[in-house]
Amino acid sequence: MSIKTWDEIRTAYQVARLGTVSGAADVLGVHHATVIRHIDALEGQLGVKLFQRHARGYTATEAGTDLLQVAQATDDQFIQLAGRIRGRGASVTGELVVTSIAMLSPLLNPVMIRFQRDHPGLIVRFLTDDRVFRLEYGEAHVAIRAGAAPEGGDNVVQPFVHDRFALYGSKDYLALNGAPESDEDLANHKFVVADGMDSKAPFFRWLFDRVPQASLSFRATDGRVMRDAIQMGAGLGFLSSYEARLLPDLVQVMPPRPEWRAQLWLVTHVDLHRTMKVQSFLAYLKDAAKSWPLE
Amino acid sequence: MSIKTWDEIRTAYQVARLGTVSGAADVLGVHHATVIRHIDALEGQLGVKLFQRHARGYTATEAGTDLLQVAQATDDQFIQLAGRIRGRGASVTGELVVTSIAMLSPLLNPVMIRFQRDHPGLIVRFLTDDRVFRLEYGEAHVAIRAGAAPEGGDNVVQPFVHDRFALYGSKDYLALNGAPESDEDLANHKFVVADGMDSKAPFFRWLFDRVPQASLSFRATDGRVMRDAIQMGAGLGFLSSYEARLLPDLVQVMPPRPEWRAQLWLVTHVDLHRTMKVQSFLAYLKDAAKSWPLE
DNA sequence: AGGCGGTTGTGCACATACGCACATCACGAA
DNA sequence: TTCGTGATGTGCGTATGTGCACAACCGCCT
Repeated sequence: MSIKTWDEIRTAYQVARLGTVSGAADVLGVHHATVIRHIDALEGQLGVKLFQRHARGYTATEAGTDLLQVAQATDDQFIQLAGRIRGRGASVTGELVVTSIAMLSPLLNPVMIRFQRDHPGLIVRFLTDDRVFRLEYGEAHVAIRAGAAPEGGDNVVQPFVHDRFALYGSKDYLALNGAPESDEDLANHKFVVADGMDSKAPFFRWLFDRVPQASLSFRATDGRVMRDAIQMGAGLGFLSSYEARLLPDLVQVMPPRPEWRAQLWLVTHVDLHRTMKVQSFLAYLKDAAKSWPLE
Repeated sequence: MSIKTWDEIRTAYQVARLGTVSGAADVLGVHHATVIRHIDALEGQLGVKLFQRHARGYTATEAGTDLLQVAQATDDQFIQLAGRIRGRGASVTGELVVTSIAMLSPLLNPVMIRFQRDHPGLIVRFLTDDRVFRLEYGEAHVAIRAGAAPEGGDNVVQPFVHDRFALYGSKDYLALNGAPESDEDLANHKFVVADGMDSKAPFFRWLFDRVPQASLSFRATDGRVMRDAIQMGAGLGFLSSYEARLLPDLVQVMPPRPEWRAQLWLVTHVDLHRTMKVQSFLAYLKDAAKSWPLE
């Protein structure tokens, strides 16, 4: 059987170290009667006397000195541990795990790179996957989500920026099919869209209301595939105007509209939200967003 | 500032190890509400979240896994410590510290040697000094004292054997002075005695009553010095009959008398008296005493 | 010798921390 | 969907452990 409580070991440690019950009581901030009772209880559990009692104090037996050695090391370990943990909350070290959709990487990558550069020793992990990473399970520190406001869970979610979308086509496509003259003309074109009608993206819902199903000729699940398809002339498609500026051979056939905007959300788990690391990264994000040509 | 209580670390350790509050509560033998309160208190002290709470349990943050590592090592250390200490009470290892007067070493040495031989790894320390070693301060496990029954302190004292004393002289001395014919004839001889009139030894008090001070011509404080003086013919003197049998050139001029006997006492500190090591050594002593030609 | 400071040890009253019961929530299976 | 299981979280009454006051003891210094 193991030890019932670690505190009695701690008490015995102080007694062995200081040699007196009173001294140990002072250090521990308890009454000396408590110290005596702890020692008695511990000796009772172990079946061995840890100290020899006399009027000048307690002197450790062999078992007591053995405990002293072990508990001394433990005390040091715990002090260092507490220092590390307390410091960890106030400084930014270790890992910063960010999760989002891959489509946002052109926006997020510069921020993460700068954050890492300003915090040497920090490791940045940017996780993108089909499934949503669950902050509740500690899979990530901060998530940048798109769409409707994420709810539920112990997450603190705050609105971020609006990702501005416009309609693009490749030069090849436009040379063959021309550009749509008006909203009504869209029905005569082909489109690259997300697979499935359940997409919550506002520009897709806007599009689905105006063109027949047959016009949605290229459907994919991955954002990168869709982007490549648009570039290769598979059809017109919506892209973040910020992203599209970096891509060659793309022509903006319709400028951004407010109703196409996608709200981005910053979401962090409540347990991690107050840490310096997360707060600092959020500040970097918001600061970078000011110079983003999105709104 | 250090940690307030080690038990909360222990609780957090089990939670980090098992992943659930309920599991930790089972292992620790407490209610799960207690576990939650411990975690909350510890996190409050550290100012950092150790766990992320979700419906499936607690998953450790970086700080939590750090604590897990440290506390895991601590748990192992304490388990080993408890094993050592518990075993120490039931087995005989480490040191056995015996204190007595040097005069008894001919009797005690064989016992200690046999005890050490039967308990490999044990270190026997036989302390003899002018001052009495204080068992209360843990200076020795068992003391063999001579004279009046030792009292006071938290010592358990039990009567041991009677050391049988006789009067001896060297062949040289007897060739020069002859042997005393009767008790009254003692006044015509020289004696080797302990320095100071305050000796409590019964044979000395008996002698002091029968011979003039001037007869006590050689006085020493050390038993070995007295023995050597008798051997070298400085005068007659009392020796343990057991010891004298081993010495050459000594003649017993008066056989042992009951009133010369010195009571020996076995005294151990109450805190150590119940340990296997002490009990075992006491058994060796009593067993060896049966074959001593003392009574 | 005798008082003094510091120690251990103990009975009693109380506050802190515990266990209990219940509420709530999430996930999975039927 | 609905039910069931197993998890976390909380209010409340109680018991365990704590602090307090005092006693007894020892060593030291005057």
